[in-house]
Amino acid sequence: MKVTLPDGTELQLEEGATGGDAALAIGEGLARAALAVSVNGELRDLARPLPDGAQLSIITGKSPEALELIRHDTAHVLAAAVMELWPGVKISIGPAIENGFYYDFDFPEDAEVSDADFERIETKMREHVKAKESFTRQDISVQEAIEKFKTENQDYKVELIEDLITNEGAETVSLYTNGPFTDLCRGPHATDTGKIKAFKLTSIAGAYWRGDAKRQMLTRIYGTAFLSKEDLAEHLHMIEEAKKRDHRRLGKQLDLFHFSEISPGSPFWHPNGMKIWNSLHELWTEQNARRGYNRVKTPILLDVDLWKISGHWDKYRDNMYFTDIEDRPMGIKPMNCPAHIQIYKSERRSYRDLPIRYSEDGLVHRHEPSGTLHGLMRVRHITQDDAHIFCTEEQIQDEVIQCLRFGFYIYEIFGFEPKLELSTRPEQRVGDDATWDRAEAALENALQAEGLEYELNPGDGAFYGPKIDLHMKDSLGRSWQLGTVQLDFSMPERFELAYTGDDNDEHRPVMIHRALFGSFERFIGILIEHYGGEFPLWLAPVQAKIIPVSDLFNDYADQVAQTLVDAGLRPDVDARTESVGKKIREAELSKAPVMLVVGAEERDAGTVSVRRRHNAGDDDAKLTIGELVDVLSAEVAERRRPDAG
RNA sequence: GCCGGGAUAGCUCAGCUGGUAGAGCAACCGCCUUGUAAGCGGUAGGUCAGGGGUUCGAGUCCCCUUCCCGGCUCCA
Repeated sequence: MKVTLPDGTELQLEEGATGGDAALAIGEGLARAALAVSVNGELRDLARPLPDGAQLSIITGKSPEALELIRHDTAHVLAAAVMELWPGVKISIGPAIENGFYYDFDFPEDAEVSDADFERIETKMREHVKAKESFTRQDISVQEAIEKFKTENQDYKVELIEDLITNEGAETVSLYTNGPFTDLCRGPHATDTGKIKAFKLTSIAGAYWRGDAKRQMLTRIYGTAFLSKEDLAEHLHMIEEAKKRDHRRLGKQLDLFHFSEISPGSPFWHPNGMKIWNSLHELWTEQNARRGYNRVKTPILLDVDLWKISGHWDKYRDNMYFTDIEDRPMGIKPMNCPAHIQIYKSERRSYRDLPIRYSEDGLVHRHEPSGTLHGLMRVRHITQDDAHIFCTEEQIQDEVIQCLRFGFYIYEIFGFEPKLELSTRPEQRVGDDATWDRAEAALENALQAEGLEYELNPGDGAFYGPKIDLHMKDSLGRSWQLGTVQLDFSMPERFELAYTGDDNDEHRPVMIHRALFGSFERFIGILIEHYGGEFPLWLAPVQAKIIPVSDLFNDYADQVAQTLVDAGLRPDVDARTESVGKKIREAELSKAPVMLVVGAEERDAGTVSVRRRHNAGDDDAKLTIGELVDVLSAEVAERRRPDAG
């Protein structure tokens, strides 16, 4: 038989030859380094016989697939160790994931497992790795497999196999054995556990079986594995570095905001944080005005009757706060839409008025479950850069496209490259299926018209309509939704919105809900991590730290500061009786983008000595105060990115 | 909300198997008048998250509550 290698050469092999045989035929070194083999683009074990005429490539440690393979191997070794340490433990699934792997276990009732057990689990795992136990594959009938796992009391495995039968019509399944441990597994695996060169258990957490909150909570153990100890060390170091960018840590360090038990999930914004907020708010005001949005402001407390009409009472009540005002039940708004609808409804509308675009930096409150709160990323007190567009059905696509372009304009300022998701109808929803069909198609059309790549996220839409979401990752790789464009045929129906068409008949408008930052809170959280606290000049809370070399020059420093303030800039004078070295150090630690050193020389010449963040002082530019104002003002005005020089 | 882990001075953290709390930085007071990443000396600062229990004795052990951290579910 013959197989073809990646470079196009053909390799002649004996009938029934395996991937391992092929690797050996190419070279002994390759055979030693081989972990698995790619057959017609599908990863397989080295030990499996090759089909004639296959496109073959040998997977080694250098291949991009190698890490995934090794991590999956390590997950099996973890399961093997856990089963030895806790007899009677039930196993479920253990895949490789980005940056590592996990395995989910159902421990016996009385077992208390925590990260304190990692050491002994790892020790056990190391024994298996050292023993270089081979992974052997066995294909058996589904009946046999069910029988086997039933006798072993492995209910989760039985359920998995039963699902394979119903969903895929499976007749056989594969089992993999490493040492004492046999698992239901598609594979592939490396030849033996000795290929795992470095691993570490990283955390332990609860995880629902099948991701279903109504089902059993399992214990998930996370770990990571690499092909060398150096790679592992580097990975761990990178995580440490990423933690330094955590917005919760930087928020404290840079004195931007704090959280308190007094009001969980609600930031207290400090003066420094508020300066970032205000700069962002200015961008919001400016661009919304420029793009045909009219700013409005609506109440936070609204009669419960309104929430009954909108559907929030039925579908969103658990996330809302309620109160009684003089025996009248009121709800605190979790969204601004019903309030904006009141403005639309305050007078008769004509087709000539549409589209009507209202924007509001709307403060909403949502009862987010306690376990989900996460710094600024997930709060209960949310300030959305909200907008609602009322338009005709014909205007939908154009309006959605305008929203997306607006979003990309904003994200470009920060150098963000968001991931797009199209979320479709959820189980909990209002509106009939035909309406949902139209709404989903409209969004899809807009995305395709703009040639944008997106991921489909079925069932994740809002209860009133499908949506396009813009996602960004935080410093530790967690993805957060920022912007959103949501289509809504339902609210207009429920509130009986109307406009008079050119036919003099009443028509129903369509609503588009959109936010681009998403919320000021989350957006600033992402910004802090994105910049690692080193904000570009236009966002920096303190733009220029003025450092008099001794307190003899405090007056001149104040004079410089006043000139900058008059020009709309944000300086701060460090007038303490401290050494220049100390003041520079602290200015650097505060991540101020500009430091201005002033002494006798500068005072006499009417200049400042300009040090940029991270730049040693030797090549400081000497600028007159006027020049300084021009330079800084220009940089702020164009919202220059730090990487733009 | 669920599973696991945490909470010690303003901040970052130490405090072994129970014997009554400590460092650095910050703050305050002096001296130094300082030229590009920490000048020197001193002083003060804690209901060890809150509540209950075990014990002669609890920061340390047990229980409850709150909040935080890591995940899961859910979400901007």
